[in-house]
Amino acid sequence: MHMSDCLSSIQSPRISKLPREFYLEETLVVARRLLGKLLVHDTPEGRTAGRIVEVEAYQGPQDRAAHSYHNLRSKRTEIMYGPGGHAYVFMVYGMHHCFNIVTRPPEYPQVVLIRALQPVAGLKLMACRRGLQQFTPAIERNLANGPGKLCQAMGITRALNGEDLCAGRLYLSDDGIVVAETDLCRTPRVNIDYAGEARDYPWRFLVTDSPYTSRANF
DNA sequence: AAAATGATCCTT
DNA sequence: AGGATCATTTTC
Repeated sequence: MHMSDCLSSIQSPRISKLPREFYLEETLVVARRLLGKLLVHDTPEGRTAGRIVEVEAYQGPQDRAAHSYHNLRSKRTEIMYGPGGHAYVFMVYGMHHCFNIVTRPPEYPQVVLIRALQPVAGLKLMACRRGLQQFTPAIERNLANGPGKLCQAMGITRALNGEDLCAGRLYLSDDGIVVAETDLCRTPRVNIDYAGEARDYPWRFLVTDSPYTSRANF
């Protein structure tokens, strides 16, 4: 039996959720630890899940690339000012969603952007949501290799902004797979050329040899 | 009230 | 290299 079969057949909350404390640490620490974790979404259509292979840290007031730069507080950014372990979902370029995980205690408006997943469960549903006609192995790496694509594949929209990842049907899980220090790399973040100095901060984390990362900046 | 701007993706 | 497309933010 394959891993994907196991995950998709178990619809009860048998998969344990990462606890609140996981999300309250330093944002760069959380970002690095998120590599290898499973992102799971249980919906009426079924379960989809993917292993995180690429993330970016956004570190609040001091970070010109962050939406919370200079402590900008608005209806959109409000969720970032709450406790870690909640979803921050926003729309970019009028057509794509980005899924972020709030980190740290309240009043530290920092997040980790999830940029790419290795599909693990519900691959057919993912392909369907992505508008891909037939599912082929070749298409697997094209399901969630980018922040907008993974939101589409996982069924994540702004309706999930503010969701508690420790309580609901969208959550993170650890299935024991470890990404070793030697298996990851760091680069500057993607598409933030406007951010001055912050443009060069190495706050993007990738699983080096994963074929499921976005191909941006290579 | 109007203009500018994207933490993207897909096609040329 | 450029277009799609719109919520949010900034500027007038």
